[in-house]
Amino acid sequence: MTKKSKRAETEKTDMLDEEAFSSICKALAHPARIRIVSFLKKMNQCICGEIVETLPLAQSTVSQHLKVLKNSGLIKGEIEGPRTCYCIDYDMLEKFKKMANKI
Amino acid sequence: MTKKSKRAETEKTDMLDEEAFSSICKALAHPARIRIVSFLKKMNQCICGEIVETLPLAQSTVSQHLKVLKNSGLIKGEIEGPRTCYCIDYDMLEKFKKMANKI
DNA sequence: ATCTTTAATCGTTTATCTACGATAAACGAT
DNA sequence: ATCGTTTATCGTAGATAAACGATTAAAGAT
Repeated sequence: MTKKSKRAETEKTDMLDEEAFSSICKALAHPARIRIVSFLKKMNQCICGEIVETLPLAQSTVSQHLKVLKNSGLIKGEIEGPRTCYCIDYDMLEKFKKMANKI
Repeated sequence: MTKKSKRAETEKTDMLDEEAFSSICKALAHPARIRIVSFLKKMNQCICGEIVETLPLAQSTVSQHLKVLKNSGLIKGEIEGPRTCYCIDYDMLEKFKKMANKI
């Protein structure tokens, strides 16, 4: 490895990827989505309907929020017949925390 | 202190305030604002014009981003004659990190 | 008093977000 | 094959965000 590429490596690990970090922040930039993440953490995993019950929002709205969280990579959703079972993606959550601590 | 209020206290410290956390996330939900915060951290403090120079954005746009960050409490701005000197509010930044680690 | 510099605000356009009801899709059960 | 349940998507309305140029405000310099 050249000196230059080594420094580039170091910079890469030290540096915060603004796009990556801001995009996760954006996914968390709504109280309902924070509540969803907290609830999923507490429940370990659960289906959409259970999440809908805990929020004062229409099912379609909750589904949209879940989509935003899923697109950010913070949660995963697995289709099980007519239901979808959601859970936290802890890898991504840890990545977020690491980036948050770097800022 | 009653048992109940003690538990309320504990819950309060353990619990994440969704509104507070999501509102800071919202302030950080744009790459330009992440870059501003990073730059301010590196520079310790600097005037608006220096920040404008580092970004590919119009002065008015940068000013708007600074306003968002200031409203979130993450940065402070002090007027010094015709200039404004900005710096990080480390209390708020630490608060954010604490909240991020709780999620 | 006028000029210059610096930063905030205004006004506008375009894009994105939030919320909802309605509808569609998927699938198990009957 | 039809029904009921569950969730995603569509369509829409209103609100908020992002970007810019133009203008205003503040204050030091001439």
